[in-house]
Amino acid sequence: MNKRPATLKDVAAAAGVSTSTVSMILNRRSQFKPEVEARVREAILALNYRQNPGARSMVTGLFGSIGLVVLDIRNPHFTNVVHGASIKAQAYGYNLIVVDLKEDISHATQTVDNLARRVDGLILSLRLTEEARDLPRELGKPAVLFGQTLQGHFQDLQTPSIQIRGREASMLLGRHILETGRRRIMYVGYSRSIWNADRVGALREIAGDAEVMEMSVDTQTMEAGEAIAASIVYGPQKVDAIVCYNDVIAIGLLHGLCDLGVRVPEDISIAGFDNIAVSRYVTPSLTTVDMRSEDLGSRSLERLHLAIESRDPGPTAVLLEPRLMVRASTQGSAK
Amino acid sequence: MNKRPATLKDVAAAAGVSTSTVSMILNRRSQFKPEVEARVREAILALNYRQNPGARSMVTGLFGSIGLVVLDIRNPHFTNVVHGASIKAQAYGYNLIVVDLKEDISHATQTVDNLARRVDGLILSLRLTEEARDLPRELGKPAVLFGQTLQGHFQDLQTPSIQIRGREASMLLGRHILETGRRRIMYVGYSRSIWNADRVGALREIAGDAEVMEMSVDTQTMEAGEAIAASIVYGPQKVDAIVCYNDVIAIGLLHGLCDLGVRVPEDISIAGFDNIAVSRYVTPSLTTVDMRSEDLGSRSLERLHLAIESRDPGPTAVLLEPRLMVRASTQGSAK
DNA sequence: CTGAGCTATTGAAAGGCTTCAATTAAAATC
DNA sequence: GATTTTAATTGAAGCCTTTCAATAGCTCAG
Repeated sequence: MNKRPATLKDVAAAAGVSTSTVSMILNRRSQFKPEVEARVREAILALNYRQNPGARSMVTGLFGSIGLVVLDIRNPHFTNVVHGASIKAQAYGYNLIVVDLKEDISHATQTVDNLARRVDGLILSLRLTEEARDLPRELGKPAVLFGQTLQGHFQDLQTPSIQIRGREASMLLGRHILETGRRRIMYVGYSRSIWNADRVGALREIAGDAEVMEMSVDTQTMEAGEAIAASIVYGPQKVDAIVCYNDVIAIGLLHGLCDLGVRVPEDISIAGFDNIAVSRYVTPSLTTVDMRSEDLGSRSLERLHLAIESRDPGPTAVLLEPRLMVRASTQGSAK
Repeated sequence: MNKRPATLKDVAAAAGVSTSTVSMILNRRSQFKPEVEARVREAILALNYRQNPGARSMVTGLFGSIGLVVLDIRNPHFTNVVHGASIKAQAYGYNLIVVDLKEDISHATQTVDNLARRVDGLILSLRLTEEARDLPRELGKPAVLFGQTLQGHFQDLQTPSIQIRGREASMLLGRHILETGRRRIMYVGYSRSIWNADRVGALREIAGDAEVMEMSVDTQTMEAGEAIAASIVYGPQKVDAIVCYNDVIAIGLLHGLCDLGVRVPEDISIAGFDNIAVSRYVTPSLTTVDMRSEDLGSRSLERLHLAIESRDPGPTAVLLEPRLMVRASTQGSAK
C-alpha cells in the first residue's frame, strides 16, 4: 500500500527510453517523436509518477514555493492578503508557505532568512524593512514588499513593492469627517505602528481649524479597542470623531462606546481602515477606507512571479489607490 | 553580493574536518570532542551556512514542511485553525504550506495528492474525506483530519483525527434556546455542508413540542446571511429563533433582520457556531458555540508531529468539547 | 552512393547531504 | 608496554533529477 513512489528511472524503463528523454519531455525542452512522447506519458500515468521535488530543486535551485510573511494572520486584512496571493499562487502553480509573525517582529530577520532558503521568492510586509532595511537584498532571492506608503520611506527601495497610498487614505477619510461637521478628531493608533505620524500628519494637514488629537493601543484586537472607550469618553478632551488605526480596533471601540451609552454617530462618529468584511455588519455599519487587501496579495504574487522568471522588472513600486467606504458610523452631521 | 551559499563541504574545509562530521554534528547523531564541535559551529556561523533543503530532503525523504488544507481561509474559523497550527509548527520547526480550496472541493484530491509529495505530513479538513474516503491512506504520508463529528461517519477512520462533538454543540445551543421559551426554531444551514442533517437531528431530538424548521444558503458569507432575512421574516412559517450554520452567516442574517425592523432577541433570537472574534462585537452580541478552532489547529499539528516522528499512535480520534457562549442575541424570554 | 547537416535521443556528470561500514585515535585492561 | 575495547572520525556510496556534450539515425544535396 505504501510502496516506494516511482522514479524517473522507473518511468524510463517502462517506456523503453532513457531518463533524459523523460526529463526532457516533462520539462518541454525539445521535440520528440509523437510516438515516443505518447509512450512516456502513458508510463507516467500508469506508474502515477511525480517529480521528486527535493531532487529537482537540488539541480535547478527552484522549489516551486513562495514564502508569504504576515504580521498577524488573524487580522482579516492579512487574511485577505493571503487569500489574494493564494489565488494567483494556484494559477501559477506555486505553493504558498505562510508565516505568521503574530505581531512579534523581533525574530523576523532570522525567520525570513530561513524561509528564503526554501522558496523561490518572498512576499514581505513593508513593515519588516523598517526593522532590517537591507533584508530583501541580503536574501539572495527575489522579493516583493507590500503595504502602505510611508512619507519619506520606501520610495528608494531597490526591491519591487505594491504600496497603497497611505496619506491619501487618511485624507479621504479626514475630508469626509470634516464635511460632516466634526471638529475634535481623535486618532487612535497602534503603538507599534510606524505609520502613526503619517496618519496624524495627513489629518492635521487638512484639518483647518479642527483639532486632531492622538492616542494609542498596544494590540490590534477588538478587546484593545473596547478597553480604550472609557478613557475617551471620560477623558479630559472632548471628542466628536474617532479615526482608528484599523477596522479591528474600530469595531472594538465602537462596541465599547455603545456600552457606555454613547450614540454613534450622533455623539461621536467613528471610522477605521482596511474595510474588512464584517465592517459592513456591525451596528452602526462602519465607515472605513478599503486598503485593497486582496489586491495587495494578488498583485504581489504576480509581481514576484515576473521576478522569478526574471522577465521585466516594470515599475519598481506599484501604487494602489485606497477607496473610501462611507457607512452609518459617520453619517449625519454633528449634533 | 549574491554569492553562492556555503555548502557542507565549505564548512568542513573551514573547520578542518570531514563533511560527515559536520553533518553528524548538525543532526546530533553521535558524540564529538567538544573542541571539534566548537570549531565546526564556529565555521557554520562564520560562513552563515544553512542546510540545502533540497539535498537534505532527497536523502532523508523529509521536507520540514506540513501541508494544511482549509476550505476557505477567509472564514475566521479556518483562520483560527491556521493560527493554532502555525504556533505549533513554529515550535516544532516546520513550515506551514497553506492551501485554500476556496470552497471548491472538486479538485481537492488532485491538489492534496500533489501537496503530499512536498510535505512530511498533512492536516486536512474532515470534510474532504467525504469526497474521497481513502484519500489519507493513499497519500503515503501521515495525515491528521480535523473537524466536527458526523453521526455514523469518521468513527472508523484509520487516520488520526481531532474532532469536535457536533451533536453536543447543537444540543447545547438548542437547550439554551428552548430554555428561553422559543418554540419555532429555524435552522439555516449551508447547502454544501454534510452536517445539516446532524445539526437538525440533534435539535429535533431535544425540541419536545417545539418545531424545528430548515433552510439553506449557498455560500458561507455574511451577504448570504443578509440575503435570506426577508424570506424568513415574510415567509409562511412563523419563527422565533434562528440557529445558523456558522457565525459568519449568523452575523449577516442578524444585520438583515435588523434592517427589516425585527428586534433581536425580542422578536427573534439568533445564534451561530464557531465563536469567531467578532461575534462578541456585533449588536446585539451573538450567542454561539465555541468550536475550538484554534485548538483544532494546534492539536492537529501536535498529533501529526507524533505521527511523523512515528512515536505512539495514542488514541486515533481525539474528541473536543464545544463550549456554549451565551450572549445578548438570545438573552431574555420570548415576548 | 558518399558525406554533410539535421534531428531525435542518450550517457554521464553534477548538485549537497546523510549514512553505514570502515578506519584511526584514544582509553582501558592485563 | 602490548593488546584489547571503546570512542571519535571519515570515505564513499546513494538519493533523483537536470543538463550538456555526444551519439546514432535520418534526410538530402551533390
